[in-house]
Amino acid sequence: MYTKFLQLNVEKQNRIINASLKVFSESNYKDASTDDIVKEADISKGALFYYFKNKKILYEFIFDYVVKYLTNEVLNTVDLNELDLLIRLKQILLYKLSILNKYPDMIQFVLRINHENSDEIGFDILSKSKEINEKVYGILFNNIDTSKFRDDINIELAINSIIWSSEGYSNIHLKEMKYKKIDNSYIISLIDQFNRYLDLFKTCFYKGEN
Amino acid sequence: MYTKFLQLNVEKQNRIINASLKVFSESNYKDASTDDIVKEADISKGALFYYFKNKKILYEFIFDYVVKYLTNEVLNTVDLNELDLLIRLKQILLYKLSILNKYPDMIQFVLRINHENSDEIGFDILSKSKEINEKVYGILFNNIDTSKFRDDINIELAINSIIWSSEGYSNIHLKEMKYKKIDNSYIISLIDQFNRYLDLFKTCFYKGEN
Amino acid sequence: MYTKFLQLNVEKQNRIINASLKVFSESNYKDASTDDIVKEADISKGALFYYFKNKKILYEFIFDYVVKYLTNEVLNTVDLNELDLLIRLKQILLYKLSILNKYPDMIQFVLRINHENSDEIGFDILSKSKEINEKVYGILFNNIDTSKFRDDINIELAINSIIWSSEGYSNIHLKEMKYKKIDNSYIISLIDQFNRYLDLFKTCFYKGEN
Amino acid sequence: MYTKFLQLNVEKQNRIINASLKVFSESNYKDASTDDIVKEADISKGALFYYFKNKKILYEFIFDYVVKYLTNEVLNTVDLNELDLLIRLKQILLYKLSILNKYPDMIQFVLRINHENSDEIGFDILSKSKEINEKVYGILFNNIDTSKFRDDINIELAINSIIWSSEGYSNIHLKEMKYKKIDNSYIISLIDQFNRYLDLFKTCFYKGEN
DNA sequence: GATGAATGAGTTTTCATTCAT
DNA sequence: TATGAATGAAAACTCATTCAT
Repeated sequence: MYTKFLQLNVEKQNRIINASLKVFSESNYKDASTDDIVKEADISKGALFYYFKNKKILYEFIFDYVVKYLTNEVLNTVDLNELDLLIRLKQILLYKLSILNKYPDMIQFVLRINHENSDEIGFDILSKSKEINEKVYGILFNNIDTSKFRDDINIELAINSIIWSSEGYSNIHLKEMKYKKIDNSYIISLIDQFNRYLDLFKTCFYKGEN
Repeated sequence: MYTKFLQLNVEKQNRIINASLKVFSESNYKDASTDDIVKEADISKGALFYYFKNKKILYEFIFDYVVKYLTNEVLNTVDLNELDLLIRLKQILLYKLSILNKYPDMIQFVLRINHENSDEIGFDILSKSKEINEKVYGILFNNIDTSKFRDDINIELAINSIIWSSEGYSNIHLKEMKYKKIDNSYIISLIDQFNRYLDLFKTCFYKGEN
Repeated sequence: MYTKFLQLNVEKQNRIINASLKVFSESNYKDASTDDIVKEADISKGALFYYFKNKKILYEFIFDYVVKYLTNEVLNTVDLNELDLLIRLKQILLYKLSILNKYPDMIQFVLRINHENSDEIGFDILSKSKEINEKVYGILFNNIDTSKFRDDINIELAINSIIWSSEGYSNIHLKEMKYKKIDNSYIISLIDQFNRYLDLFKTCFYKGEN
Repeated sequence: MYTKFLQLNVEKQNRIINASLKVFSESNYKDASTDDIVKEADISKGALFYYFKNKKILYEFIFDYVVKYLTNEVLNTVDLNELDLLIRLKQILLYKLSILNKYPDMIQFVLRINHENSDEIGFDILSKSKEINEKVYGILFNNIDTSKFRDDINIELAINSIIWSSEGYSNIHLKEMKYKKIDNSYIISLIDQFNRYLDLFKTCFYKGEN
């Protein structure tokens, strides 16, 4: 499939992956210009189409690469033996920060997927992405220790609520980070602030003794 | 600016607004075809460009129209004298449902805004939309009665948390509604379920006596 | 189908038809450049694609136009009540000369058809052209008066033989005429010479008394 | 000119000639892909352009090779001491069948020549091919025994007529053979049928006593 | 000598915008 | 005012040819 591309040295592969991620994250599939990709990757027009038969194949490769990277990284970063929801949410925040650090455009790329038109892309990207999403959420939030929650509340609703809050928080700050210089002190304050939310959740949703 | 357009009779204006909303909500700015808009609005190609100098000006008009409609409607639907956060959130849910009912494409149009490319659109749509967003959030959540919240928690964090949860809930279900037939019983169960979340928040974040 | 094109004034239609015929007769379908066609027809690039959705549709139109023109003209020029093969062959030669006069590239276009690749053209041009060919040959040579032929020969073979000879003669001279100035005296000598062949056939294949 | 190529061992030369013949006979000059040629010949892209400076030079070489082969073979297959036109025509048919047998693509290659565009090929292929054609026709039909023909006809016209008929016959059947399985019985019936034409010509064009 | 990855000019097609009527 | 035919710049993709190894 992508044999020609995979025979390239890793540095060039990465240049092309990053250029594609950048361009595909800035515009949707159809608007994303292969001209921009080759300029950004500093390769010739012909080269791109030598490595990937056409734009669709390139997009598909990038999509699969992102899926593989994200699912691999989640298993590396998140400790599934840790059953406490709040600790896990902190791990997930760190996971997102690490992605943002390594591939600044990848999260934006993922967020755009829901707005793509499957007709043009040529495979059912929405259902594929939904499927992956459900699988990942299943892994991340399936085996949560529910014994820590208060007895007088519906635990399922509480878990959803905490997850949505956590995502609300990270969405806002991850968006900001695209345009700001990210330094360590910023990250530290980000995590500090997140911890305060976790404390809130513990106080409100967990049993008193926790 | 849009003098030519505003001199048209209201019926024709509406035809053009609805056609634009439909086409701009189905595709992003650049893919949205002025051909489709004129066909949908049943006017000639030249007419569109007579009323609006170019596609950008048209988009800007539609954007402003949406902003005005949404901010007007929020003041009509949401009772700013009601200071209880949870009751207000319920009103906001009803507000969103009413928009979805009247302009099925408007919410989709709004959701697409974050993925538009400001370079193409020609004005800084993202910051404009962010600004509006902040203003609306200001109005909606500024004068919340904080006395109902537990004394042992940070109330600002609690409010954010509840808002994010509420949005998490509505995002999921509003997306679904694009593809499902919406009937009354569906709406009722949606609100019922939302009430259960509100009960949860009351139990966890409010003082015991409430 | 070609509504937009058919609404043009006849002069412009003809310019486009002639330009297409010229370019499609000089190169095969894939090599024939739409750029050359628009330059030759003196229209803009966009115009061609406004009249015809794409190159295939244009080719198909030209193909059908040629078929219609040739079959119409054959009925106008050839008298099907005249059952004598030799007289009919003379009419057919005149028919070919008239086509060459009106559409100098049309015959070349037709000859190229057998070398086209149906995959690219998108409809089975070879079988379509074969079918038309058989139909036309059927009309032209079906009701020949066989009573004039000598009794000691196979009449079917004789007819084929005369037709092939006649085509051999016209092929050679029609090809030449593409590159020479055609004037009346040339045409007259061409027909004179052809008459000498017809006399030969009469002497050799017909009964003595004819 | 083709020094580099001619230094190759014969087996490799043949692989390249056959591959080129195949590809150039399937498509016209410009569509014929050098990629396909190197794949078919199982050599590298660079090699082809090492042996032949460019595609034009390669085509010219193949063209000359075909000319040389066909003119050599005609002298081997056709007995120029046999002065009877009809016998010679039978030899020519056998000659064509033998070419078709040895190089199935060569005749197709030759037939395509008339439809090539000299501008692209870079030498005046049409006039070159016309010249060769005339030379070969000269050799084949120059020293025909005219004494066998009837006295009351123009012998030159009669000879042309017989040649055109013969070519009409073989053109039709050689085309067919591209798509049909060729077996011996088919060839025998082909020749039988041809003999019936030759008998016709003898009856009609030759003096009674022959 | 031989390889095959890389190049970039050239091709078809789209679509916002203009302008003669 | 309103029309819709006409424009042409831009985009994806191809392929003969080159050149470092």
